Amino acid sequence: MAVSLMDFLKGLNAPQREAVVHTEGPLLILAGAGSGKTRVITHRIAYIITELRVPPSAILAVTFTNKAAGEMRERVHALLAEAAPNWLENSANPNAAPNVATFHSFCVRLLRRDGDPLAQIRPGFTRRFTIYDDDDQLTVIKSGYRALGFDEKDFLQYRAALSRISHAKNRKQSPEDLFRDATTLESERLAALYQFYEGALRSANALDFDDLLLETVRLLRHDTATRDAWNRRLSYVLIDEYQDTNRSQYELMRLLSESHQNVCVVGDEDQSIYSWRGADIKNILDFERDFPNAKIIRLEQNYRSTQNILSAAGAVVENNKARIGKKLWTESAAGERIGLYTAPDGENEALFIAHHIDRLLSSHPQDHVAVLYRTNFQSRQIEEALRRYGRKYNIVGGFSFYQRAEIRDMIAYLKLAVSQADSASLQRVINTPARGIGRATVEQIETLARERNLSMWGALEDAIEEQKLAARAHAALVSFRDMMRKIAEAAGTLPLPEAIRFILEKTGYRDMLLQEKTPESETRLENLDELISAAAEAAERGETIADFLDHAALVAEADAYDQTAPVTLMTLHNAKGLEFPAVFIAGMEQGLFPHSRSAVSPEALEEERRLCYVGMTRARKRLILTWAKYRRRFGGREPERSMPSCFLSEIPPQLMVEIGKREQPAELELFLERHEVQQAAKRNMFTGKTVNSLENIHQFFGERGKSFNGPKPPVESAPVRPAAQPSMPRPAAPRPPQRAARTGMTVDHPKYGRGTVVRREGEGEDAKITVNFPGYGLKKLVEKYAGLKRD
DNA sequence: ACTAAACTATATTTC
DNA sequence: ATAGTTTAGT
Repeated sequence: MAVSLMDFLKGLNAPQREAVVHTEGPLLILAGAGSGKTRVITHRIAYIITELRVPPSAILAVTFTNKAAGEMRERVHALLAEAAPNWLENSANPNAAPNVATFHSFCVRLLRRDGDPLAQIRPGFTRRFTIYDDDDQLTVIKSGYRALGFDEKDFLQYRAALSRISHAKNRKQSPEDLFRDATTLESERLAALYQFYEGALRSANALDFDDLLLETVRLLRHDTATRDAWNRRLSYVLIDEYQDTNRSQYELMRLLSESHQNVCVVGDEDQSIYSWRGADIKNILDFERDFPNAKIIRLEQNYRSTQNILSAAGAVVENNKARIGKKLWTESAAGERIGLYTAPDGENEALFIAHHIDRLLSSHPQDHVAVLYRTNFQSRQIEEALRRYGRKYNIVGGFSFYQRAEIRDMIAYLKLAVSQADSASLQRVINTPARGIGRATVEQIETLARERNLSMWGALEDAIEEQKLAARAHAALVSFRDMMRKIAEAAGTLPLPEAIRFILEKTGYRDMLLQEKTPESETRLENLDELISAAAEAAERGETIADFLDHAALVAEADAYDQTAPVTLMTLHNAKGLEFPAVFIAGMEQGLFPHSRSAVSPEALEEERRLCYVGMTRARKRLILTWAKYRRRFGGREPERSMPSCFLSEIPPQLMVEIGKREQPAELELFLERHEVQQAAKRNMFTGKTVNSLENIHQFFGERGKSFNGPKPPVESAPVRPAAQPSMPRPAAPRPPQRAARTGMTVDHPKYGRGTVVRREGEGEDAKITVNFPGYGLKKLVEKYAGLKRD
């Protein structure tokens, strides 16, 4: 007989153990940061499976990201393998994995499988619905503005309008409700736009992210049979990050646990950071009221951070009113004090961080460091600084591959091929590459679609049949229509990668890029090759085009993050649930963090404070906070004066130490070096952008292997590049004139190492060359300043 | 009528 | 810095 799981439970502390074995009835686990929450959840799942003999498929665990879901699945499996190998072997079900999903992926799966009855209350709905992501939503909003004659200048900005509509939807207000309550011109317009938006989604048989949840809830309410089936199917429901659930997620939880009430929610009210997305902190604050027989367990022992970090973070969040209140404690030593660095400006701040990381990783090469910031734009300077130090970094969010035009274009072609009603995708690809269908023509089709209540594809077909357009436009439309028909056929018959290849050829997309012959176009081609190979892998795993598209829509930024990278840059929001030995939080300034938009209400400020708490508690051993006295907003404008973040003054001074002060001899060196780095950097300044991120793409698609309910295929993390060269960039000495570098030549750059020249522009002194450096991507360099050596 | 090149306004956080 | 928009050119 194998080691019993009960033995494993001995490794847990008393409340943790209690949380594992209290399986029946509603349970709220208030899990402070670093209190071993994931351990509890995984043990609990394993316990239910082995001790209560519940089939894994009867357990649903909902996590916040796909990555967290994958990890959880993996850890449960490892636990079972160790604690109950016999169970695993004897299990009749080879898919011995519980359902672990995000709310969104769970809903997609439910709707694709059992969604038919939804058609009764959502006319036109079929299980082959399309998912409209952020970009598609904006396309619809823009069409709405055109159709209704609105202008961003005298009405809401697109994004603001979208968020207002989303809020109305989540409050279950219909466009008619909004009309009825409209008192101002703006609210009337919003109602009209909302009506247009809903109409557009329905006629495209599309669901946006809100709909995935809302419509699942509506389906379960409406159709008793489906609801009963799911209540029978699932006997235990577990929800992680409960503090960030919104209304419809709450309702979904209740509907799914209606008959058994075995619902376990895990959360921490101090880490609720998504109210702007509709998360309702009341869900966790009112759990006791919602479930009068609920058991509440507090996990208050922190196993992650040092005493100093914990005390400092606790002191900050204590200023909040909206909390249940708990006191985290730790057995860890006090540890280092929290570092505070005051930079003269943003560039210096970034260089300080890079320098510090460089030193840290030189002495502790195994450590992982995170740099956290409030807004994505802050990443640029830090990235640049890290590159100057030759440190590799991983960046989560901001510009990731699925925002890349070429990937989005291909996805849009596929979506349109699968569902011709998908008008947002049609608008994206109708003239990409340019094929003589300009704005005027598109608008005419849009109008026709509106008049006849058709999708744009339907309107396009009508326009052709009825010869509604001038000869030139007509011909262009005919050839687009015929091409799309062939593509749709190909998508229906060819294997996924072949279908993508077919699209690339048939649309002339590949030719367009081949003709461009710029470094950018070459990178795009490479990205597309990578997409094809990712598609091939997906096809091998048995994914259909529809599966592939679902994943593309549902996989989030945080899912593509590589944990093995030594340095990770991300927003504070993305850092939720992660931990690092060393953490930097940059931009601790009034107006930036807390963000100026939070000044509107005390509640908003409290959320910023929770965000600060989340950030600080990511750190295990070392936490360094930085701010800049002057910061430049936008391109080249003059820097603006800033004030230190109010959160800094909430940290007890005795827990902090200022670093970078002149009296510390070690830091003198920093300033000298900094000056050196700046000089070197100025000489090495490159224009142009980094466009190479093949690794990101690969990684992103690697994630998709984790199917919802199946065994997890081995996932290789993307290769981490060889250890960074520890060199500081030397100030470039004046160089003897060199013979010009030609295309194809291999050159050696003092910082980026060896690379291949891919392009040369201009003559003589001013010649600019573009070089592809493996690991850094394409760099545009002024040859005479670049300090290149030829091999 | 469409495309490419100049111009200008701009950046919370994201499933 | 860059995405989105206007304008001039084919």
